Amino acid sequence: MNQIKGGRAAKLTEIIDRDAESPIYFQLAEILREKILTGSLRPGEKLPSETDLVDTYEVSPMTVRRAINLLAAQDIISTAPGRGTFVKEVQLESAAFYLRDLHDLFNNTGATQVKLIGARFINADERIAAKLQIRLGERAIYIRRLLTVDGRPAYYHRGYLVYDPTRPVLESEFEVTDLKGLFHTQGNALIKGGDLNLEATYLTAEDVSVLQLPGPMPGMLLGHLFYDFNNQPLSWGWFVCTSTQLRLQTRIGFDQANGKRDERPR
Amino acid sequence: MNQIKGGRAAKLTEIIDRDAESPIYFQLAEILREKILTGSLRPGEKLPSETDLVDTYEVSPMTVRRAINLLAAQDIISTAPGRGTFVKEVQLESAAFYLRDLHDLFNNTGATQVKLIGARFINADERIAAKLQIRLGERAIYIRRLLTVDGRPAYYHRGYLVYDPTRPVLESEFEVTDLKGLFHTQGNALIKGGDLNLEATYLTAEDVSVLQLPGPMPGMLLGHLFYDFNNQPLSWGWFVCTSTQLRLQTRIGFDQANGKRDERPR
DNA sequence: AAGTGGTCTAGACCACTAT
DNA sequence: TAGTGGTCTAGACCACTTT
Repeated sequence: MNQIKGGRAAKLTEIIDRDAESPIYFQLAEILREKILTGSLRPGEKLPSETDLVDTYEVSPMTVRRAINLLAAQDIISTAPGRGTFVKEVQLESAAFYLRDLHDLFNNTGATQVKLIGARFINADERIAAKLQIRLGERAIYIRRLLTVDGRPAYYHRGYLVYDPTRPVLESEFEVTDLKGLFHTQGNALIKGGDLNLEATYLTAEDVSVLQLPGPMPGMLLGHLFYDFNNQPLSWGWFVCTSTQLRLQTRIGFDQANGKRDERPR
Repeated sequence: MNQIKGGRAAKLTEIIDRDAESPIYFQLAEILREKILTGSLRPGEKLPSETDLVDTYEVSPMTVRRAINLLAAQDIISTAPGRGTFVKEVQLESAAFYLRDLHDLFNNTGATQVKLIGARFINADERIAAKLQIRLGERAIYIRRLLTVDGRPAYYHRGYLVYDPTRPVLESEFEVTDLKGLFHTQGNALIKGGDLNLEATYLTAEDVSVLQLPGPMPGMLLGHLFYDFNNQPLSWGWFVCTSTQLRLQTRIGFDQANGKRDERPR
């Protein structure tokens, strides 16, 4: 199984091509990943030491370091100073569900539209005032949108916006009729960050009506609360949809498609 | 609220301490992050060039590079060859929900237990045979577990295991009565990877009964399908729970707590 | 032409671990 | 003591973008 004993060991893929487009550190990382996902290097086993790799592939220590860091960033190996580098075991808790997948789903079908259902001033009740950190009864904007895919209602979005006449940026909220605007968080640079939460829920009668569903059913709720750079709330809202519209998928472990060029996210 | 306007502009934190425990690249990254999350560097704005940073902080280019890469890995800046490095705008689609948070929830309260409800041989029906890639009618193991938190039923886990007498490892499945065993994917190194999916669902009558719920309600379903290094299915199963038991939360944007020591995941 | 980020070298010193 | 990973230097060359 291991080609070390097989004489003439050198695989073609194990040779660093210095004229290749992909950087050396990436080539080395791919070589090591290949050994791992073919089972040639099993979880728990120790990788060759960095000095070994320097000698074997005739690259500088820093380059080996980058390759190691790249695999470590992808959570498929772990380093232990003084002991060595080891292949990690697959861990269920390392799973992450990416909202990006949902976004890609949108963009792949260009037939997605955002319709403004309504927007009006409201006076903040206790719940809204608490969330937006404004005074009770203060003005806020209640905005409702419907996202349709291929003409069919798919996602219902409701939210409350802080009303601040001195800050006209949020006015552009009303003009958001494309997905890019929505997903780029209103397309402005005012937002410092936001808290998101995801949970299962009953769809309300309103949800069912707006989404044109045959009857009540369980659904997913994606809530969001955005802050500005003074850590003051800007908006609070949520998307609701049927469970078939928001089915998050991900993969853990060693995957052929895991190879990325850099430590950076996609 | 913000100490920027408080005069005495020179921050102590902006000086590289070469005797500090934290590495220089990390200190530099923290300095830049601080400028970003205080709003001193706004989304869309350009960071100082790498040569500028080299001169300003008197470190080598590779060290500046590491700091830049670290922030880029955290998705708060983006690099454009030939143009510069820029602060990113907050993007909703960059959100990720981590199962680790759920795992941590378990571990924080040590009062979590795994009870084996039942395990028996079954003959694979069409659905199971397809998922586990075995022949129709072939033997498989059906296993059910209940995870309790503080003595109260919280998560109901069902799954089918491929039965292979030559591979006794899966026998240890039956002995898994602690969470670590469950979350370390049966604690063995046989698993190459797995596909996970998360969706909202109705809880079945069985779910309601096992979880001792007052009546039917929506819930979350976390499905998993694990493969071995030959890409053959090992097990297929799912966790179900009420929506209150699985409420995934995350944060996007610039966050004080985002500072990590390395490009590697936690 | 000047500036930018991307890659790479060939060493060095350190803290830590195992023997 | 020898081996390991972690950090850092002071340059170099390249492809690319902007002026």
